[in-house]
Amino acid sequence: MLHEEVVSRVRYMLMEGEIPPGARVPERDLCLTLGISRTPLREALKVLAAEGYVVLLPNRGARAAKLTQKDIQDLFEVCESLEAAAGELACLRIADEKVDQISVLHREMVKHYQSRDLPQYYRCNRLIHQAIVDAADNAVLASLYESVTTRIRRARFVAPMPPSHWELAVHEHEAILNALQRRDGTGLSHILRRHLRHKREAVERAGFAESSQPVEQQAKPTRRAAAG
Amino acid sequence: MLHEEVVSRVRYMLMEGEIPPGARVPERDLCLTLGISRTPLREALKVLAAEGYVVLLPNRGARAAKLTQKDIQDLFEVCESLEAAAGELACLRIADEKVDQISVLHREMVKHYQSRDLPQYYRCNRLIHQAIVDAADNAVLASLYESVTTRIRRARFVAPMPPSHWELAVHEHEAILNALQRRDGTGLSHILRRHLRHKREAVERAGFAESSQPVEQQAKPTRRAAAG
DNA sequence: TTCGGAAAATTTGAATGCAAAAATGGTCAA
DNA sequence: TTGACCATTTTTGCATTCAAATTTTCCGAA
Repeated sequence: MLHEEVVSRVRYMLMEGEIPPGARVPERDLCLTLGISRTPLREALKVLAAEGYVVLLPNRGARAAKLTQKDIQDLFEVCESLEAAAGELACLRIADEKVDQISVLHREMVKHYQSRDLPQYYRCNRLIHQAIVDAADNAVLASLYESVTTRIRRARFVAPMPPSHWELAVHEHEAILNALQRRDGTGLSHILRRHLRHKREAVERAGFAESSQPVEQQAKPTRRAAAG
Repeated sequence: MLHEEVVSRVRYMLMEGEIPPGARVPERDLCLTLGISRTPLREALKVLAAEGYVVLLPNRGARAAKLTQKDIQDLFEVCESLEAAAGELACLRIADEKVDQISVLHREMVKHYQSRDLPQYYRCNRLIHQAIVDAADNAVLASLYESVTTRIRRARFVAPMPPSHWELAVHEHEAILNALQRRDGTGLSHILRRHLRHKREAVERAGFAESSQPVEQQAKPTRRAAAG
């Protein structure tokens, strides 16, 4: 019970950048912070290593995994295939009520777009994509999708969405909903692919801008200047 | 170092059915068998749980995950998408030498088919599919593919391959190699999908035959052999 | 000063110990 | 005979402990 909690909390810390990519994950400090002993923390770190959030160096502890541009590219490529697959399967299996629910979410999202409420827009956006994946009714797919999108989200670029891209995204979502209503699996998968590719292009533009100031916090020679 | 070793060994035991699906994984016994203490074993079990090989019940230990027919279906569906994606990406990125290597593997595989050497045929088969995934040059994709195929392999049905299916598989592999040589990503992904769907149908037929004798061995002590 | 090396301190990996929860077994009553 | 209840045993989850490896610090020599 505790161990699951620890995995969630540390994963969250990694996601939020509280532990920056490349930084060491000091067992002792985290134990104090979380108020637990090393055993459950170490178990959690092993799990997070299996999930790809940290890398374990033998006898040298854990480091928060770094997300290179290539890593992000890889994640997006896989995410694209997973979403496309979800779209196809969803069209085979989704119930009318579920489509209606997504339709409601869609209209809500458009409203947030019109009022330029980005956080709420993102919320609906995620719920829609998640609903499509859920409608695919495939636990493995859902699990991998969760893992991949979470890792992508970790590379959170706070770049504002360009208006033209936002408008395009909304248009694509119209097409997504339409294909879903028509149960056009092939069409839906194509739209989802294009949609994600556009998002990826936007993220990559933001990412390149961001990468000018690397957050290297790993092997810095911290010379304590006679502090005691 | 020890912990990695333990993960591998226990995963192997689960793969091989030494610990049958649904059976309890007794910490103490495994510690004695492996000659280690509970700490590294427990860490390994957490990792295997994250990988989907075991399920952890709070205060009730670990059980080897059961593979239902639905689980296998889910795994095959995802595997299909991953292979298709790998095929598309591989055609974009693969070097000529790599294609030649796969071509060599292919011819070797055909020879094993002609001499009806099933184990060697399977070996080449796997190497070819693995080579295509590697050629996609996507670490995330490779990792997920590894995970999914390993889990599928766990549901090993020792059913002999029907000659007609075997012949079809070889023909499909001709087409796979051909598409790869032509760098026809779309074509390759379609062939890979069809190829895997055929395999899945074969496995499902074998699976249904097998499922007549349920392998429920969960609340029983794991008595091996004594096959006289 | 700067470099090299050895001792001290910190940190990691694994074993053991301890309290709590669950499984087991046995007794008694209906 | 069956079923319920309680004590015993086993197992699990986490904390603590111990040895080994690594990092840091200190000191002397070039």
